[in-house]
Amino acid sequence: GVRKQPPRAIADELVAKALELPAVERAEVAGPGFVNLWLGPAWYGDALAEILAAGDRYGAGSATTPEKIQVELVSANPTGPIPVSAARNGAYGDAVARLLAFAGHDVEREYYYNDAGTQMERFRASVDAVRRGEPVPEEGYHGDYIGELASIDGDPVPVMLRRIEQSLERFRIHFESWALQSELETRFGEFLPRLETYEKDGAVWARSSAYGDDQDWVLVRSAEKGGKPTYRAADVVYLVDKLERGFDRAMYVLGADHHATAKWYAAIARMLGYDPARVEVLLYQFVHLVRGGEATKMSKRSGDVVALDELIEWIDVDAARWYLADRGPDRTIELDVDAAADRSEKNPVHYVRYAHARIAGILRNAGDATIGGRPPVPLTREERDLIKRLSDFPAVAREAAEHRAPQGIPVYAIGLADAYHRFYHECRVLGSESEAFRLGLCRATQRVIARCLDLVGVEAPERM
RNA sequence: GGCCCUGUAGCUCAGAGGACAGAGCGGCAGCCUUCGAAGCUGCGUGCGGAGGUUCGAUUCCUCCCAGGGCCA
Repeated sequence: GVRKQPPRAIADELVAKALELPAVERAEVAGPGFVNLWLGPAWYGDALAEILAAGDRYGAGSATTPEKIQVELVSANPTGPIPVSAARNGAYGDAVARLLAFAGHDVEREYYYNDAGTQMERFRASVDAVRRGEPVPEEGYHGDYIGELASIDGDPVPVMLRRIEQSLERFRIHFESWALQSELETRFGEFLPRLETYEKDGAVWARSSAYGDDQDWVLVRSAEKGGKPTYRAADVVYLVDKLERGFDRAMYVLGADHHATAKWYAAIARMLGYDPARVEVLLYQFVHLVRGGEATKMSKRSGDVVALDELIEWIDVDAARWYLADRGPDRTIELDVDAAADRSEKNPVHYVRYAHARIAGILRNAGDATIGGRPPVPLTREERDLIKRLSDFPAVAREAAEHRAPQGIPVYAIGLADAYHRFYHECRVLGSESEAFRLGLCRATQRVIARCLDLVGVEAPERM
């Protein structure tokens, strides 16, 4: 509510109220109306006990209205190995999916294969050419993988799809389902009457500009151009398919080159009578790999590929997931491959993982000692800082999910690891008077670090 | 020409209207007879520029400059 009183007056009132709480030792008004609270051992003890009681569900379930959400991600054309740009799509989209699931939503991941259209014809033609011993057409695909596919009998597309799935599983992204453009577009005829269209130059256009888009788009090409539906026709079918399959929300994870697509999806949702708020497009900027101070090329067409599989060889899966998720999606990533490949303490992902392993070591040494107990009086500064940091986690996880901004998790995890290492340095755990309390602090920290790492697809090691 | 993204410390980046703007790396100086030193401690005249909204702007709005991208 709004109270038209000076901030300091309200702050004074809050201080008086706060002092009545048993957890509050001291309260003061500062500056223009900030209330500073000094919390006593009781507060810290209760806070830690709550965290421990929550177990690995600590911070979960922040969603006020849980939804059934589909996250469509990666969806790179199956004309070759997954390139690094799609790896960012995966790392970002999967982290968002994990955050949403952790928040309490029912999340499914889907991969949409553009397995129809010109690029796929060129892909098949390239493989066929190699099989016949002929040169690959100028417009075709030239990577080494084309030769490998040529040595396998049958349609190369299913083989390519399987390889992509394997790469993504290695990258710890698991898809519940796959959608094929070739199947969706056969149903376009049913949807055509439901759309507002017109003919121009022999082509069928969607009047998307009347529904908030910046322009109209061709749905079916003119007879001279083959008369076939465009991929935007398949978009229409696919959008309806998603919404009719029972998802409250359909999320598309798309590269920045598709920024016009957000308005297009919203427009066709409106045109078909759906709430456009159910369709959400998450855009991310590109990835520039830097190695030895030089940019690395990423052209899939030329075969000069930096594929996901290669990236994982250079830097491991943990570092790749971390570096592709720890920057805001709106920011272009300048990924220094040499720095990311560094497995020493200089690398923040290993710094955080080390904190987890260090705690695991202590807990191993603790044997079956009691974990969790009354807080010492007074607590050390490091103990208080660590508990405050742990208390931040639910809000951090909730905000990261709400803003579709997974980068908040790595940032927080570094701060938490930091607080733990300081605690470790200052406070002896095993054999100390407050051993049980401090072991509880270790256990809680270990769980939260493990959760943070899991949310961005990084493994938490017991040993390093 | 229209549209999208970005500009914060030497470098890579957090910061989603509130106090003195934070972290990692690099650099310098220290700390291991004790639970994992892949660790800890100390050292920092930085929000591209100009207006505006606000009690208050790195944050929101406008324009300009610079970089990246999409479309035509």
